[in-house]
Amino acid sequence: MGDDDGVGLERESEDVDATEAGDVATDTPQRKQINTPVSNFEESPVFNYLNNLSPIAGVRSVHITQTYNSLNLASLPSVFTSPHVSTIKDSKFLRRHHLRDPSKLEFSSENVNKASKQQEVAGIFDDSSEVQNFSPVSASSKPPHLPNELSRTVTYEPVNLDSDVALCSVMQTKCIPELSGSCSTLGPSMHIDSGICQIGSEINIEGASHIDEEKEVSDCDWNNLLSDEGGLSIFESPIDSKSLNDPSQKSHEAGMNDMSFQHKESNMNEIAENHDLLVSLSSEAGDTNEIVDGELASNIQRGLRRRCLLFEMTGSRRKPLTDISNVGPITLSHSHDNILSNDKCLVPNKPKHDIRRCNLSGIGLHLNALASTSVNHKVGKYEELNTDKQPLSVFPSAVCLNPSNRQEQQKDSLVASSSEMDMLPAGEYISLVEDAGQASEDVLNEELVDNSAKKKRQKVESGGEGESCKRCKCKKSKCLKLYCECFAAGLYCVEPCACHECFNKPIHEENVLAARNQIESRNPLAFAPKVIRSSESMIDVGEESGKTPASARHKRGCNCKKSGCTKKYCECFQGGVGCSINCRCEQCKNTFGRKHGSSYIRMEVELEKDVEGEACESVIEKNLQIRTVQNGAEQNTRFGLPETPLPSDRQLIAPPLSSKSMRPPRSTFLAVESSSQEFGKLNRSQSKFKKHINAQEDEMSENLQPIMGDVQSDSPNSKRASPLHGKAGFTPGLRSSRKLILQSIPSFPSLTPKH
DNA sequence: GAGTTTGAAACT
DNA sequence: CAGTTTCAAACTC
Repeated sequence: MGDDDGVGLERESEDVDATEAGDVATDTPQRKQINTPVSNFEESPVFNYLNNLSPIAGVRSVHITQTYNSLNLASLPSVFTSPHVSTIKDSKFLRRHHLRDPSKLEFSSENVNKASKQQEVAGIFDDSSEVQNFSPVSASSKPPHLPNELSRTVTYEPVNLDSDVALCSVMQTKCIPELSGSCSTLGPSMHIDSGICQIGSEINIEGASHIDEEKEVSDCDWNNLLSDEGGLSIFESPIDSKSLNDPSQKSHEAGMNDMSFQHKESNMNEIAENHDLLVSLSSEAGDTNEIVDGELASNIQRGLRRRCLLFEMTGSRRKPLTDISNVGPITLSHSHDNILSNDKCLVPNKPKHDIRRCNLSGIGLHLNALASTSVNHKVGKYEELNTDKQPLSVFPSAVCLNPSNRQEQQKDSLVASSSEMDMLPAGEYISLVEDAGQASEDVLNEELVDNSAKKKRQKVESGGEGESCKRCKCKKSKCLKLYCECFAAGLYCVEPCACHECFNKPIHEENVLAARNQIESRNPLAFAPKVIRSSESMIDVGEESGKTPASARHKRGCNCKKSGCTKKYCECFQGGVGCSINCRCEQCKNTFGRKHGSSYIRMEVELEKDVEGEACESVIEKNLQIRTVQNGAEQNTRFGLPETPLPSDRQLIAPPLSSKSMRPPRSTFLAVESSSQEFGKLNRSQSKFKKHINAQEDEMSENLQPIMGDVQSDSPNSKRASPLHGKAGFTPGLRSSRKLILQSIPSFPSLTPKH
């Protein structure tokens, strides 16, 4: 516990420092401890070690502000498997309840000192780390750009009733008369202080609790938003958002009631008065815009959220986030992402960070992702990715996933979520993540802003809505087992589902969490993405040839005997990836890549050989180097991607809700790797030669895992690699940690504190 | 829409 | 850990 808490604190402190020059850093004694050392602290072996170990650390190093600490926290547990994680998850869900608590509302309503806030928060949340996270946010008004996640944290802190009211009004206007009633409850949670994203995030949180209500509403919200181009545009461009500030415009574009806008404005004003953040926001029109967007987003998110169970896989992206934060539009996109994530994520929300995050989560395909990823689905192109980045695009998809088109839907939605990550097609996530993380974040952001609206609209109109949403037909599992696609995907079942005695609903949140925990206890990776798209090759190859590159693989591999891996019975095929060594399929005819493909087999075998023994390290280092080079930023490597990928993403799943942080890290980790690789390779032409190279790299990465202690595939023909379960000690997080070690840390520092 | 097939998930 | 059962999606008719 102590370690986790310490980490969380550190993170926060770092974040704060990065964003706000440490204004908040010294609010609490805990922080002080951490803060003082901040720079020194980072240098300390312990700090390095922590960073390496978990996505969380990575997040810190990156730009904290953007990353969602709470989420990250979840990831931390991965390293320290333990009750903590579970507690965290619980806390997340519980949070909502707490927020609802009237007493808290009172508290929130008042302008409370940071310290007081922290204290209360701490009281609310068992996890000190979370508290810390919150405190920083609250203490320092975070820049408008703060990641949604942050915003979330903020929400817990003092809440402006006004803001809440505004939101409620908005909600009501949008279609949720029901919400109005719930608004009061929501109110407390909602906090404008944080600024833009926060609102949305907060909403998300509650949204989970109110999912039932939201379901009905969500449709309306989405419809309104989507149908109303203006609304979309708002999200897309900051300018639009500004216009939103103007009540008339807002109502017009958003299609919302004037009342709601007025409330928003009033809320904004109050917030500004009350909070430093507001000041910063007011200074920048973009901020205001963001706020407005946040509100809208929140509304939207609600609708989406209903289905989000949790998967926040996303960690947070450090740089990207920061960068994004800078860009107004980006922030908006983040909010969107959040929204998306919210929609389907069971867990509270994924970080609102960037789309990237969502992407990150997406990198690894969750179970859902697999389901979603269809054969048809081709690896997203960069362009597509960009589009995905756009919040809007995400929304639509998020709104409903077509069973048939799950892949695409997931792409969009997942991008947003996560978590989720989770559902997105690997290619897209990766690309997104990489894009964001790397060099052209700004450019991307701009592009996103400009193009996102159009693309989103197109997607929305063309795609997602028309098709039916993902739905299950469970009869005996009560939708609390992985048999249920919704549950497996981290989504709550919705009306379209034909399930019987469904417990996978917000109302049964506890049951859902318990089920998840149980499953996770059995298999930490149960909710992690099954398909890992490591290479960029997929994108190129996928587009041109329609075949998945070697890099994309099903983590465990399939066990098909009769389908020849040519039908959706095969998870590999369903995920749009070729079979790999890990597969134990018979008569494999997977069109995306046969298990016995000569190239694959040879490569893997060689790699394994190399891996064994000392060579392994060299290989790993090579991989790392490659990754780093491709990524261009150490951050990615450090975090394992997470930043981009990993931390935040994986989070996709675990961090947020899952009791076991273990999972998230893993998935994220994997995702990260892939993303990094892909990133470098994106523009490469797909030649066989390249494919081989990619395959090698992929395999190398895979091989590395075993070395690292990863369970995955021990041997080519060996049984499917057991996910991570068995090796709790070596979770994805560990992998990442090791990687980090290689890169930044020569040796593995001892976990035990120095004496 | 009902029934069958299939393979993952869950159980023993 | 291996084998069996259960389950629900995917598929066929």
